[in-house]
Amino acid sequence: MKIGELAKRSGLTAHTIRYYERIGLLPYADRDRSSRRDYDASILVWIEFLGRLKTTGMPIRDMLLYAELRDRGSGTEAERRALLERHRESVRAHVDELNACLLALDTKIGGYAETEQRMKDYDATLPERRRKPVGARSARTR
Amino acid sequence: MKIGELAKRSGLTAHTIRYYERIGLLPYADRDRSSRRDYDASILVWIEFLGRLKTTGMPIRDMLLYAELRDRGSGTEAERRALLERHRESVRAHVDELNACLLALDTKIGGYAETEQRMKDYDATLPERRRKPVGARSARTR
DNA sequence: CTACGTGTTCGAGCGCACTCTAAGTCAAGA
DNA sequence: TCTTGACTTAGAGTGCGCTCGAACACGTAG
Repeated sequence: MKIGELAKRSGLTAHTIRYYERIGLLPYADRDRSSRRDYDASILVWIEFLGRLKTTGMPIRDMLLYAELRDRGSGTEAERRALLERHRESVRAHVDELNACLLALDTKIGGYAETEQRMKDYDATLPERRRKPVGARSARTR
Repeated sequence: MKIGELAKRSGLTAHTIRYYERIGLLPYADRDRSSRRDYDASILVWIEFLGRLKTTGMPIRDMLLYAELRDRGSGTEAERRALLERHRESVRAHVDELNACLLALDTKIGGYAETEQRMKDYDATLPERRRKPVGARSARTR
């Protein structure tokens, strides 16, 4: 599989695939006689895994750490597992936070929903907004 | 309340507060005789609201849009509500996605957990990783 | 033979959201 | 009076994760 095909299948762009290889997120790919990358379908498994780490907010530097542990092979399983478990905890915490925000958002939206008559502008309970006075450079003489 | 105090109470830095004012996320604050910002406690309500939008992944440009609608006052409630509702949907979708990733992560971690004997290296099922051969600039003569 | 499409490398550029620096101002306490 | 420290401004710099451009190399179809 050439890079264009892999791009299509993985959802990454060819640019991004090369970038990932450059930084070490993807292994250095085999090249054909004319130096073109030729991929085995199994690379998709790894890319999908990286995608999940990315979706869940793991920074590239941590994915890199995981990739390096994997490169070192056996003897690093405990560390890899620990890394994943720490990440899982942070994702769970984030999901909790998002759910709390969703509740608050429901309340806020509920405020807008309340009888258009009785509550013309729910936001009026928040402070009045002012703009920067143009021209006048504040009270200072400068 | 001076900017230092607001920074402490809001969790933002004074730098960030000034930056938010500059871009229009925070209203232009009243200044005392010596041009220093003097805040009313009510600003905290707005900052907390912005914090929730930020936590849930809303880009600043959208918060700005909301802030501008609020500035325009009544007549914009429907649009503000719609903006929030669209955002709520995207947050819900993201939470679903995160939960799906959490399931996959559980499976992955479960793989590491499986009897250390039978599965020395679960990752061995993934493609072998290679490194870029140093020196040798591929087969090409250049 | 030539044109085209797809690939290659290196390195610069971008959008986002801050984060920090420099140089100056001011009020209050020793 | 002097010093300290919290503030002011405009503007430059940072870190992240891509994203793009330029110039060149192949292989195949017409």
